[in-house]
Amino acid sequence: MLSTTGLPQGAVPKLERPGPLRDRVYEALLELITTRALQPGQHLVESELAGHLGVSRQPVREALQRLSTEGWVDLRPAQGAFVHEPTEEEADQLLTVRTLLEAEAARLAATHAGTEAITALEELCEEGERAVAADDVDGAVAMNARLHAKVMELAGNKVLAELAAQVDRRVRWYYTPVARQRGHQSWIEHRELIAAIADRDEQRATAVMRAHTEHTRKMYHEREN
Amino acid sequence: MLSTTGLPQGAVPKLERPGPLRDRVYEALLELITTRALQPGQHLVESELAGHLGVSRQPVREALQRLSTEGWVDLRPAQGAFVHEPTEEEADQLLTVRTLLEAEAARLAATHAGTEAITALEELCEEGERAVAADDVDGAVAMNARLHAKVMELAGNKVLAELAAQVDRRVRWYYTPVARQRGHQSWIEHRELIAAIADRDEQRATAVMRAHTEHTRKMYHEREN
DNA sequence: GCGCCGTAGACTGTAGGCGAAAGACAATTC
DNA sequence: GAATTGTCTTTCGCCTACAGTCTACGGCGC
Repeated sequence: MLSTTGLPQGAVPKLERPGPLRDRVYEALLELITTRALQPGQHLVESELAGHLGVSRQPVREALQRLSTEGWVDLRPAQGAFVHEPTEEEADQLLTVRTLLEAEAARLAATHAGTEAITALEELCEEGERAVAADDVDGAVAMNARLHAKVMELAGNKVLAELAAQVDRRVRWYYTPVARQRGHQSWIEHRELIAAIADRDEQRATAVMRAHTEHTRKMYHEREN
Repeated sequence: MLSTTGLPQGAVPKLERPGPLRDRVYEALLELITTRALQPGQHLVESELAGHLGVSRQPVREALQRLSTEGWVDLRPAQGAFVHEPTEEEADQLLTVRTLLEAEAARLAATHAGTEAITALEELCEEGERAVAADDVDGAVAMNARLHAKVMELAGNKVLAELAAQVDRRVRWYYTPVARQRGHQSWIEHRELIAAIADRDEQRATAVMRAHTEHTRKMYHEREN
């Protein structure tokens, strides 16, 4: 399986090909939805979006189709696509599921993690703490996402990872105002989590992660009062 | 909100409307895949399917799109759709996730279930046992699915239910040869589960359901030897 | 004989168009 | 004046057509 060209394997930029149009439309729409440029309940007219993005209706339709199966838009027959309107109940259920998935990921990570993986986690944690100390909210949020993603990767379960990724994005969409406020305490909990994983302590890793994600739910409900 | 026509409210058959074509194509293809009429790895040519189903390529494309996001087919760019080939690793991961989701459903069901719900569960269980006693394998499998669906319904978490439904169908696809053999023991475990739910015992319900789904995994691995 | 290149076929990706259903609004009737 | 009905516009669902890309095979040079 060796290349005969002598070129290093990864160095070739792969001849940047702008993948299928539908995927780019999908990402564009997802961006517009998560940033609230398209508001919940809004009617998404295919021809309008197509014109706005400079493509035909077909790729737009396929992107909407996918967004529908992932729960971002509701596709009412013969009426079109509407940005999904999250309810309190659904948000709560989503958090329940996220807690479940993340806790399992922590447990699996505790069973599989090697030493080099743990140092990687600690580096991510440090970087996140630096961002918090520097009041870099966006950076802290980004590092938080990367840390959780790393834990999920260590769990080594792709099915779990895929589900968690979807649930996570939707949770972040619902809770954007909240998530940005949880700065300091969050990273203390991250430290505990890493320690538990390093100790190969499944029980504790699960418990810590469960408590960690449940805190987000509490924050949300407190905000309502 | 009374009708002035004098027609009985529910008796009108609602004018059977054959929903969107893409949905029917989706279900047709899903049926073909789960029944192995379309084998794993097989190249699905859009025009072929379209001609075979008597529709144009468009609904077929949209159905394939959806099947792709749900993990039934792989969509390689500029090459088309291929029926997903399940690997040992993936099957195992899928089972892990299913165990997780079902166990959580059992826990939630134990916290919410009312008395009438429990009698409903027991009726389903009885019917399943009758099917087993009568060597009605298809009937037993169907009742098994309905029982699990009922537990999921009692959990009252729609997000969880949707994820579990998807995972479940794929598990059933991977394990069809196995699932059909687990007849008798399975229903004993169901009885235990219902008892735990009736006692509002979250811990026990979770543990029983976990053991129950894990048995399927064991059966699978034993089969390989 | 072996390997490379070019060409042809097949299939996907995208665009545009037509018929039909749903909602809005105005005209009409009681 | 209120309800109903007819019409009209908007938008979707599906089909057809065309362009781009990948694969396979046969010819050509070494």
